Amino acid sequence: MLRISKLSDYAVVIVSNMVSENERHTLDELSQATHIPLATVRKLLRQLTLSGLCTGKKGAKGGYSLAFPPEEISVLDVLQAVDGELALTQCARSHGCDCSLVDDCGVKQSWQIINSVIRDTLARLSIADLGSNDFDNQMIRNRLIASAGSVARIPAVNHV
Amino acid sequence: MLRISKLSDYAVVIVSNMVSENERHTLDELSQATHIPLATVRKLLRQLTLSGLCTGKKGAKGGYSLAFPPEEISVLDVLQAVDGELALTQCARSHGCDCSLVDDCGVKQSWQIINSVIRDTLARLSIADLGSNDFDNQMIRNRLIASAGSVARIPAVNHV
DNA sequence: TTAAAATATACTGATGTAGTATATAAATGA
DNA sequence: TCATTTATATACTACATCAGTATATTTTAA
Repeated sequence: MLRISKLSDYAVVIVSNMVSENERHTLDELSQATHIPLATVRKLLRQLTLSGLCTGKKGAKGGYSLAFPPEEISVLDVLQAVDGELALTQCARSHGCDCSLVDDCGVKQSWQIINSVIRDTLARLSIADLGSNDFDNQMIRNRLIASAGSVARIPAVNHV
Repeated sequence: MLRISKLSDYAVVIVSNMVSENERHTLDELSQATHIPLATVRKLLRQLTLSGLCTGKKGAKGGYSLAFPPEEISVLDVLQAVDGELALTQCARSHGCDCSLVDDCGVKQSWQIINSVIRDTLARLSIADLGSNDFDNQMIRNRLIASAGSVARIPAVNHV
């Protein structure tokens, strides 16, 4: 159904709640702010930290913070931190297709291009954009358009 | 991981193999052409027929054919026939969000817009496009761009 | 009337998701 | 130095969905 997992959806919500600068956020804080169970928040923050998007500090007065300004963290970054590489089909994965169909199944190239368009749309959208109340303003919309356009102009797409 | 199901991927491959006009395709034929198991092809054709994309004729000399010219069947049509409504998150579903988070989770609107962009990208791409060897030509690429652009210009997106 | 072919339904195993529990390590402050 | 706070790490279970398969029934053409 082309659905992202609940967990990566949660992750986006959590990261959106960490945009305040220089602040450390404890798991308890984030759990209460987002209404996501503590154990789940814990699991997600671990993955976000492993992938380098967040940093954690132990002990009293510890907590998590974003490793980069929210403008530099894309929605794609968060999704891929939790769920791995974004690939609509096996054919669209960067490390190749191992599906059981014939080598040239006729739609392989198509999926790869569709995948690039979608991936770039998500890559162009930052966490800062999501937090802003004027998400639907023209500037951000234009960026999404630019995203699709740039992909379409590039013959070989080599995003990870 | 934002992956479409194998079955809907198969469905796209199968429908792509039915583009030849006025021809009826038996399940056996399609199974052999695509290397997808017969029972699976059978299941998928049932769904495609139920959703109105294909028509089946029983008996000897029977078989399946597309209900519309391939130019009028979008990739989105096929995906949704098999997997139901395309929705990245619960928040993006047309019949509302029943997630356990707070009503205004802050990213809801964002997901809805992202979802529209992706949905429209897939809606603009026809089965005929996939079959063509010049899929990556400028005309089709332009259509994908136009897709994202049109969504961004429309304030309220009300595609199903 | 026989064979071809779609239609319809039901069943099973595998996979992955979501959620939870628990133990350990590190840092702070008293 | 000790107790508390907080992250880190791992493991486990229930559940849902997906993918694949089997089988019986209906319709049509020859």
